[in-house]
Amino acid sequence: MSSYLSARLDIASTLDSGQTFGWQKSGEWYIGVISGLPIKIRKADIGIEYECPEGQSELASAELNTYFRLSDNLDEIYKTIGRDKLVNSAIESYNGMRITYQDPWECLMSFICSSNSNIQNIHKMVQRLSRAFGQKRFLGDSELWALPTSKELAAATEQDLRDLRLGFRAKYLYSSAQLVSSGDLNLNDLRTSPYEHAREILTSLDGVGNKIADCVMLFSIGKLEAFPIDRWIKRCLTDEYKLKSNSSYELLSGWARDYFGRYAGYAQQYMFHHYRTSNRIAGKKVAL
DNA sequence: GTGAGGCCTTCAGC
DNA sequence: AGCTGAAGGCCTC
Repeated sequence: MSSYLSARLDIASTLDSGQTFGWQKSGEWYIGVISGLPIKIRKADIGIEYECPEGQSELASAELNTYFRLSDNLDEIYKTIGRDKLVNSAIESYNGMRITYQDPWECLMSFICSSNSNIQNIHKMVQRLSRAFGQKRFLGDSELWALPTSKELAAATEQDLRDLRLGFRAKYLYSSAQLVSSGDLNLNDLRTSPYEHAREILTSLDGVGNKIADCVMLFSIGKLEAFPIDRWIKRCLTDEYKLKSNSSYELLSGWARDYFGRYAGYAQQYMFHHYRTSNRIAGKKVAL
């Protein structure tokens, strides 16, 4: 049975812009698991259409509202970050793209996998992890797997993770799974910590540097000022904003927070998706 | 503090 | 077919 949610949400750009790696596409539907609840969504005339297990419609609606941060005021955000032609053009192209509010462990797991990889491959790694250690769910005639919890993944050995073709990331994911599942690190607590403190905790994890920490903080901890800088964003900052290419991560992200303000993370996501998509379409090959 | 090299695996391009 | 380079980085030296 279908339900509808009136919301300003561009599902495609939100879920295809490298924030999440657990959703599966089936035709125009996106299928995933939020807080253990299997759910599928697609674009509707006004807002979105969704399906979920019977009797869970209201719960699903609340979960979607949280996951896609639908309470964020996009007009205010656009006004704040819309400092120049580049960002405004990205906003125009992807109006309705949201920053997600994922489960912090799922987000950390995904971005540990992202290291020196590409979006397509990250999806596959997360999918293999889910099938091997996550719980199977059903929704209508589709079956899907939730991402493994830290406890579920803690049962895996480092070799298990290597066998899932995670490569050098296996060691990092293994140690984080142990730390989080044991309760020695409570990622959810970071949601009430200041940005700087959360950054220190996250970068203390093996295999987590500034970039991955910023991704986790932006996409799951609720730090909208986090401004992850990967090779694309760095190219954008040096080519379009004329910042020096030998600038440190610290300097570049500090500049971005000053320039874009407290919603710098939104600016980053629009820039990233826009810059990457337009370069891909143009077929440009650029070495950083 | 800063920089070069190596790393697992996959995939596109030649 | 086999090779090369790159992919939303990070660690070691």
